[in-house]
Amino acid sequence: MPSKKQDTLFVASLAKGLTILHAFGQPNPEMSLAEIVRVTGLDKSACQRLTNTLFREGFLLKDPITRRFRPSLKCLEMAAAYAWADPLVRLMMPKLIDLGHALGERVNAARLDGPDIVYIIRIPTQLTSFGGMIVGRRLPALTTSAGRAMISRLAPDARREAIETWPLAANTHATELDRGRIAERIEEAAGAGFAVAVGQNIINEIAVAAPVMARDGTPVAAVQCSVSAPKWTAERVTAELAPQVLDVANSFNFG
Amino acid sequence: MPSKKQDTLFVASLAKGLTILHAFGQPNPEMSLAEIVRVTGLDKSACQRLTNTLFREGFLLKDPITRRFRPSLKCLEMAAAYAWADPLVRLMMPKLIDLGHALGERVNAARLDGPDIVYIIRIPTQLTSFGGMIVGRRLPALTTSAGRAMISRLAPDARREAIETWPLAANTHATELDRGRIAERIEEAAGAGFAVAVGQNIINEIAVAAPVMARDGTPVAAVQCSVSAPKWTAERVTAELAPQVLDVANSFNFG
DNA sequence: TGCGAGTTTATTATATTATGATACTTTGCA
DNA sequence: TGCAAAGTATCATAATATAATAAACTCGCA
Repeated sequence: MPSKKQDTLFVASLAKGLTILHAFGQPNPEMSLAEIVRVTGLDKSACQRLTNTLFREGFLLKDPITRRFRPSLKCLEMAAAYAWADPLVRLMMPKLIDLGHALGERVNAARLDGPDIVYIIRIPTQLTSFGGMIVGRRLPALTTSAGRAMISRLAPDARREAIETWPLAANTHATELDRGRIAERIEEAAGAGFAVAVGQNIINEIAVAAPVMARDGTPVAAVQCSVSAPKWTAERVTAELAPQVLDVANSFNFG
Repeated sequence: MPSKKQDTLFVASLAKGLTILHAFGQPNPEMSLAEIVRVTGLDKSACQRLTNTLFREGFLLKDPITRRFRPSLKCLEMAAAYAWADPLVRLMMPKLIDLGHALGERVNAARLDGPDIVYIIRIPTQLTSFGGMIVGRRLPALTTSAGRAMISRLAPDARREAIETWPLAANTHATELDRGRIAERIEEAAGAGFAVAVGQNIINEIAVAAPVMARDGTPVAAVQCSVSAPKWTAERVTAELAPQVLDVANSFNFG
């Protein structure tokens, strides 16, 4: 985010303030003023003013002793705002709850947003890791079953571009970072209708995902199910879980 | 939010932009420019510029044909940022999942934020209404079991002030709007250690909630369980559900 | 206990930036 | 077809945010 195009309809202060808000998250759940300056690359004085404004407006909390900031409940409220506005959340939620109970395993829904996926629904089980319970989590699409399931249904050129240019990040020692290999996996998914990924984001996790298609042939979301490796194998997942995940994904007609 | 105090450390544009973002939600999941002007009371040109900025930064989506705006996945991401930063979410999540499975009913956790509560965890069941599944939902504390459970543990003067001044809003024909009556309910909760509310926010809903206390004696959250009225009665809820909810709430030591 | 690096707060003059009135264009409805 | 309402664009003006500087803290370590 270097210098923004000079446009009279663009309010730079707002953009910077949002940059600060958006800097909070996975690697930086809470930050001091100095850290915010480092992470965002913004001017120190600007951070001071913007941070103060975010605090006064109740979007950031400030620990009175450590002086560190963290997102407030007002930020969490934006999740509710999103949920009310996205018709897919409403549509998918009941069936995913059913699926979660039927399978007894963690079930999720994700949407594609640029080169990554964002989880919009999560039905956890007792054995879910904390990161696996969080709605709004963003992961690179190429290294997730949900992402691959959706990419496999993109138009050929869009698919190629995704495979060749979208970012990769290793979350696990087993994360596949070879684009050729990923291309194969996506081909498999295109053929089978669902994607299976082993240990890409959480160790010992096996995930199956199937795309939810809009009437115009675009993938709009994915239904995904995660299980643990010692208990399951990729083969059993393919044989037992994939059909049910596929069924649910296909049951939505959206558009 | 009329004219803000003239402070050199306050960036008005950012505050206005946040006002716009925050205007989205339950009654207005998506809005046109004109609606935003109406709802926020901001100047039309300002809305135009700020909205454009929010759009360009990816916090708002714009339907190309209806020209209406709605919150994007980037907004949902802020919810994830909150979850990473709030230690209570991490602490409570596993036990609430267990409790939800054990009871077979919908279980929630809420925090107090000013005069209302915000749900931070929701474990739904098949029969949950959509509003009952949404994390980040905000409701007036006085008309919820979770709110009453927490208020019942406030210091006497804070409790009195809450009962007398915090806002009330009818969500149901049965919502109690009489502050005297609410004071009684909170007294009961103070004695029993948990609060039971019938049909306050959803028709035919019975809710039990118990406060989670910090070591310093402050209520920091509430564990809550909702069930449906024809299937349950307030008496059975008190006898069968309340003890388990209380147990879980008491099992957290925080602070 | 006291020194000093590293942070957080406070203060200013300056010009960049947001402002809001106005006019123009499109849309949707009768 | 035409009108009203909504969205888009433009622009001079002054208010507003800027970033440099200085003051007041913290906290670790000797």
